[in-house]
Amino acid sequence: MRQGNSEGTELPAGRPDLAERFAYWQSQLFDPAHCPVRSVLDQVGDKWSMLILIALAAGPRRFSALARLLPDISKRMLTQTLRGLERDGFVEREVFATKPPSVEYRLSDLGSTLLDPLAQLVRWAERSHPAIRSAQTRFDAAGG
Amino acid sequence: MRQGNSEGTELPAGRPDLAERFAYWQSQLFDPAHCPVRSVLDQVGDKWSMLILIALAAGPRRFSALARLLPDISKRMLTQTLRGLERDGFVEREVFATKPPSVEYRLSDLGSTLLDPLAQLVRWAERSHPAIRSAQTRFDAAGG
DNA sequence: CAGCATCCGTGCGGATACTG
DNA sequence: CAGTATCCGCACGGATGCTG
Repeated sequence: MRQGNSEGTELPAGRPDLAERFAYWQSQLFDPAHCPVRSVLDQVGDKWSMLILIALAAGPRRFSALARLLPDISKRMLTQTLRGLERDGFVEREVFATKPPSVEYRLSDLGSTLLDPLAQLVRWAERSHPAIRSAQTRFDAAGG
Repeated sequence: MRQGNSEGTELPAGRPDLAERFAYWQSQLFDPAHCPVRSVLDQVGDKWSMLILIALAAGPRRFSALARLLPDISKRMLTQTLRGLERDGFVEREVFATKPPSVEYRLSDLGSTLLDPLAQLVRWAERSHPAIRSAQTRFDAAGG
């Protein structure tokens, strides 16, 4: 079926595989159980998840260490986001019964597998950043 | 510097390149001008941008066609998201002076370059979905 | 130290009605 | 057809204070 479209009015233009996936998600009414863009990206796409995962890419970190790494995060959001990442199985939480207690967070095996596609996206973002900025400038100047 | 850490307490565990980028962003206080996670991912990470980009991966679509492809999007959000994507230079908007007028949206060259890293992320999400679900079930069962 | 509880403002995004 | 305008609920997320 790949490369086997029979006629030219409909269009395998840019990324046929993504288009086929999209058609499937649509047939499932974008039910998060079948649409990864809805189920996964919504969670990881929040304000802090990606930055925390990247912060943990260098190795395990304690709660307060993470708080220092993210200068402008509140304890509330750090806790909440870590809980979400733990629930999804991306990070593991280990409590040390010291006094006062300390808690260490580390990437799980599953979480580590996210680093590769995430790094690709980050590299794309860095490469594209100049083009995006100039596009924004042009758009705003045109009175968009 | 790669692989050249001198001692064992600090740790190039998972993804050193991401960790190095993170240190740079941090030194810039995560200013969106230097941190792509903040500047780019925040925009594309909203509720509809990724789905619209994927919908356009199959080829140009008119406004109402897009609205049909995304069953539960409002005209308001479709317009607003398309404007954002156009402002960033990811999609191009062409108006045909028919009566009534029709407007076509297509991926720009820049927008097309996003499809590859995006497809990687989607494939990861699909692969990981079962593991995520079971992790969530375990977490919730444990009384998290 | 590592949270949890509470209060609260803002903005994202939905619903509806109107226009060129 | 392809929007714009307006209203509004609600969830995300920040600030502060308290606890084991």
